[in-house]
Amino acid sequence: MPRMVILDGNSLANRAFYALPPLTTADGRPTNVLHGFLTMLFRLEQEQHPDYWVVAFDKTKATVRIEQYAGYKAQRKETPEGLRPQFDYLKEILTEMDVPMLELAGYEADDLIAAITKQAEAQGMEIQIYTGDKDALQLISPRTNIFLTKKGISEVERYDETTLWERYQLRPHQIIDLKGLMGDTSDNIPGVPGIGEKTALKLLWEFETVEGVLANADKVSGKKVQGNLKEYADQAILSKTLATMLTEVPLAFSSEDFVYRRSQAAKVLPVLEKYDLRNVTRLWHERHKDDEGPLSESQEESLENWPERTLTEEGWLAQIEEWQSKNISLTLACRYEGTGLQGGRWLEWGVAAQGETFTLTREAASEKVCEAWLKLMGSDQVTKILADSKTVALLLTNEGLSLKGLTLDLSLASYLIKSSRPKFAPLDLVKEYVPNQAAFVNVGEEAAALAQVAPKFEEEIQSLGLAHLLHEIEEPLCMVLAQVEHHGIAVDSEQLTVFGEGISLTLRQLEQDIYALAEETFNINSPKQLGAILFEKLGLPTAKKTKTGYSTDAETLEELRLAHPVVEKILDYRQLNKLMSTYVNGLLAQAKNGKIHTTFQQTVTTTGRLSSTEPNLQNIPIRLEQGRLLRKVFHPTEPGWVLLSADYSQIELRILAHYSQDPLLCESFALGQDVHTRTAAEVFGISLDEVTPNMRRSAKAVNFGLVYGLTEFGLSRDLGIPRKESKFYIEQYFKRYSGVKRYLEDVVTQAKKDGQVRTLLNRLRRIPELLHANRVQRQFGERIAMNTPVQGTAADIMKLAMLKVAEGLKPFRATMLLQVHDELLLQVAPEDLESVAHMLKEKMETAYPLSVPMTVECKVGPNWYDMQPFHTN
DNA sequence: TGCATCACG
DNA sequence: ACGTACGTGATGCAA
Repeated sequence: MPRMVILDGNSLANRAFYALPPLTTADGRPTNVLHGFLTMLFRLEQEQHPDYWVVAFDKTKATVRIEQYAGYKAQRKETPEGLRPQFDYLKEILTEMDVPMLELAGYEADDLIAAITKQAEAQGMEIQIYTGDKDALQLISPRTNIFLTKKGISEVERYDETTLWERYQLRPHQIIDLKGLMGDTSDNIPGVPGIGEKTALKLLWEFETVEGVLANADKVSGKKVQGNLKEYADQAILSKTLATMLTEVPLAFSSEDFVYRRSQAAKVLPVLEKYDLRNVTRLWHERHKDDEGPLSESQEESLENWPERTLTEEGWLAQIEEWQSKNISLTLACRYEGTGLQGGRWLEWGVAAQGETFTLTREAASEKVCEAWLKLMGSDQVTKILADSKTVALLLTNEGLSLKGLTLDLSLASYLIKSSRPKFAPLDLVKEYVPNQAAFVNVGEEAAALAQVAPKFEEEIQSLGLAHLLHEIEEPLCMVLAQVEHHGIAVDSEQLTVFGEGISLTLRQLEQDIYALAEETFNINSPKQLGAILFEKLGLPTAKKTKTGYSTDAETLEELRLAHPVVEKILDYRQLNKLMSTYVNGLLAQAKNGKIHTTFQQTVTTTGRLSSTEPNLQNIPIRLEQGRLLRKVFHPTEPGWVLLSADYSQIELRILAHYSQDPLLCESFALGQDVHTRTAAEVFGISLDEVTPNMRRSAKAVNFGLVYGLTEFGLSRDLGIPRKESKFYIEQYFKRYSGVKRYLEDVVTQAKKDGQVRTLLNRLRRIPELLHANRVQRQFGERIAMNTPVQGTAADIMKLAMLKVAEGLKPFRATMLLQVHDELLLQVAPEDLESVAHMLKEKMETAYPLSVPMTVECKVGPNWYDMQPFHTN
């Protein structure tokens, strides 16, 4: 049964106005009604799933009832100052939400509601009416329920015939009789003097209607009541008439006018922002969280059942031949054992093509078929759609083959559409469009499902302008990454073990020293126990706290270094313990055959960077000497070869210069100056040669902060200076670099408008935090808006460079080993070093030319520690 | 499993 | 009066 929800706009707005505290926008416009009304609206939308809905409003004060009774509503107070404008705001918002509204000059919302109800009933709908006005109870029927606001507004109480009877022992049609007798001061319906709710109910239980009561006035107990009934009989009848909701209104409408439509973020969010309705925005997101992204327009999609074809050996060979000769597009799913990386083996392929599915099982297939199939996988001519093609490529690499002809990787597509989505497995991808999809029983079914959602992903990619990024960058890159992962990097396990033994020794000594100084043994690795020792037993001053107790991080301990000798030991212990557990033991556990194979995650970060896992080779120590030594164990696989690294110099600041076109920043890079020194000179108003190392340090911190969304707090903490001083630096900076200031302001403004930001290569990040109700979250959103285009563009450029470098490496004896965000690590045969270094620098610097030059610095060495600058000719 | 901590860019 | 730099992953503890 279709469901129609009708809301009494005026009644609910009034309720909200008096029930809620006087909320306003930043510039003082009242908004409490908006909060109350919309909160309720979202809740009923979520709970009731209306098929039709409409909000009815009163229009003008000249209602038809004035003709009937001049006193009607005469005593109703003027609409209060704070409420009146909110009707306009509310209507504006409802318009943007595509919520139908109805009003008619001379009529009240009540009457419209009655009229709509009558019509909807005739059409066999179920009707729900939301109002604060008990008059509406008269409309109750088997098809119509009333939801009366309880205290507040978002709480409602449902009335049907049964509940009405339980509460008042009245039938719905008697509501008007009740009003006729007791009146209604708010509507100025007079009723009969001396008769309140109690008396009226008693009378109606006995005599049913006003007319019944009047006819039997003599039998009524109580002289005063009897007298008043006789004296005010006409007034009682009139009151009943006034309380009767009109069902005849001179307005033609059809239920199709009230069809429920899901609201659209692009229209709704700006208007909610306009009225500072952050809580409401949060609720909206909550309400619509399931239908963001590509889902919204295809909720009702379901999958077709593609028939499964079973083939004989001859059948397979013929089929493969046909796919090959006709260049049929295949959608593939794969089951495998082990990991893609470390000798994993494919077990089954699910193939979807032209409305049919096929399953190729390793066990069952003949060698001939497997051979033909794998040849097909390596054919550029047969195009393929896959989820997680990097793993598939690795599985094929394990068999000495390569994957060719990839035209769409659904995992990468999904990541570009919404980088914050946590999962990109086939089932999750299909669920984007077919929410109820259960787990796949077999690969054929999975392939068919992927084949059917693939066009929707491609469409979404096209419409978001992400096609180039996907097809020309991410997809080709994943093949490069597969090669890099498969190759791995050589580590000297013995050397690593020796390194670890040295650390162990020191660690054991530190442990003993700490126990001695603390005068007891405890688990130093437990922040809880450590906190107890330091701050309770030893009584050191507590500075910071965490959610769970005392803070004992390095920054806190650094402050306490002089307070007690144990602190320094603990700092040393922490540092070495980290090296031992994460790096020595962690890497040893990963080393196989003298090599380590990391996995580059291509669909994890929100900015477009790669990440590295199992192990993470993007965070090998370098800043502190003790840890840096660990890099000695990374060396080339081939004897005599060398490691060659190339890193972008100041890539993020250069991108900031490009975006902002700030003259000073651009000039600094154009002249090849040391950008931190130049910044110091500008901020302190001195010449370049007057800049002291300390000034440069401060300027460097400012430059770093800029990219993150500079805050006084962050800068003061980073530099260990008072807030006042960091504030001064920032002010000075923005005075000199006003172009940077303007850019950062603009990017935030634009992000608030769009709800998203983009990188130079069009990578997209949505920033829902900008609309968060919480101010801290919102400011976080602003910093994201400032940071993501910069960090993301750097990631884009690096990815582009990797593609060009990988191509450029082909003629040489050299391989790519690692990417560490702004650095590439290669190994090269010595005879090719000069050429490769030259090519590497060239490709990286020109990967995506900006309005300021890019510079790349190369280093060479026998291991990752002993790297010396290398200058190409 | 969530938190605290710390390694990197 | 708040709580704050951006992006990651691994480890160990304590529930």
